[in-house]
Amino acid sequence: MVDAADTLRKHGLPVTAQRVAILSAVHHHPHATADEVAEQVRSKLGSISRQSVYNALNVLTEHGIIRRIQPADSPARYEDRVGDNHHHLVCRSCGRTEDVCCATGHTPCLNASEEHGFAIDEAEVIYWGLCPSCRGGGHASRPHRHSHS
Amino acid sequence: MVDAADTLRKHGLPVTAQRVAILSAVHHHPHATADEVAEQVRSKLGSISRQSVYNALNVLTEHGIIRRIQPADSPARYEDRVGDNHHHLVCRSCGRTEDVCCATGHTPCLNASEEHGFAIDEAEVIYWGLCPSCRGGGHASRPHRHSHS
DNA sequence: TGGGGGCTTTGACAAAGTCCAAATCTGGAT
DNA sequence: ATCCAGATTTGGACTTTGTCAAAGCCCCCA
Ligand SMILES: [Mn+2]
Ligand SMILES: [Mn+2]
Ligand SMILES: [Zn+2]
Ligand SMILES: [Zn+2]
Repeated sequence: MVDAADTLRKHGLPVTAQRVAILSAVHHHPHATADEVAEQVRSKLGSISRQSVYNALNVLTEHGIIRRIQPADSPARYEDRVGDNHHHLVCRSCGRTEDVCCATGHTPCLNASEEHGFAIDEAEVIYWGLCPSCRGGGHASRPHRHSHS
Repeated sequence: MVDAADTLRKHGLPVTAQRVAILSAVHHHPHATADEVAEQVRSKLGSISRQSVYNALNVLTEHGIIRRIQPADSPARYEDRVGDNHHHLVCRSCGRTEDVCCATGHTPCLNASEEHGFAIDEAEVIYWGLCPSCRGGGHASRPHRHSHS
């Protein structure tokens, strides 16, 4: 529960209002996109440039303070929860994203059956499906991204 | 081994020179991007519009004739090999993509530890690492995408 | 008080796709 | 072999998600 400014200082990063607001936004809105973060920050600071949002999200990611996930057909999403090797469950219809603790303990399947000589450092897992509201009743409550004519 | 035109007819799709060329290109260049497919097709047909490449790749994908994979920081890639639940090993540096048979048999980890009420239909796994040429010697042989200053 | 270095802002630019309307082609039926 | 309705292909504009680069700000320090 350390405060955002402290986290920045701890990593030797200059503390700015924008960074503090961005880091807090990510903390309070797990798996938010850059746009969603920008909106949150604007409601706190009044305004912020798009570039500053990307700058901060990038620098925070590079320092391991936050993590970036990039599911297919979605802009990148960011989260606070790092270093615990968890995975994600994503709704094909509305994009809702939930955390899933790694089923097989730490670094799941980190040994692929055939490694082709690669030096593997991460096994990324994404579970795809339909969330309760998107599959129930046939009437979804949020905008859909795939139509399946 | 069936021929591209037959595959199209088998699925009730009108056979066009573009589709045949695109399906063949995907068959002979596994994990190719739309652009790479377009280049291959141009070398056979002389020319093809960007939109036709996307149209065909989309319709082929919807019919399950090919599969689309979308690793982070890469345009979508397409492949012939469908219905065998295999995964991918991607080089963080050059994007080289290799097939990996599912380590845990069929539909690996298709049961996430917490399902959050979702109806899960797929567990996508991507192994990230460095391919032999990108990690060896320090001098890569193909264009890198990440710089890690 | 005068520099510097790092941030932030602006605005241009790029990559990967989609949308649309017009022109062309396919497949099935004469 | 010929026709036609419906599907496909095209070219070009447009969208989304980000990055690049130059200029302006800010704050710390001598
Ligand atoms: Mn998460
Ligand atoms: Mn494959
Ligand atoms: Zn949903
Ligand atoms: Zn490589």
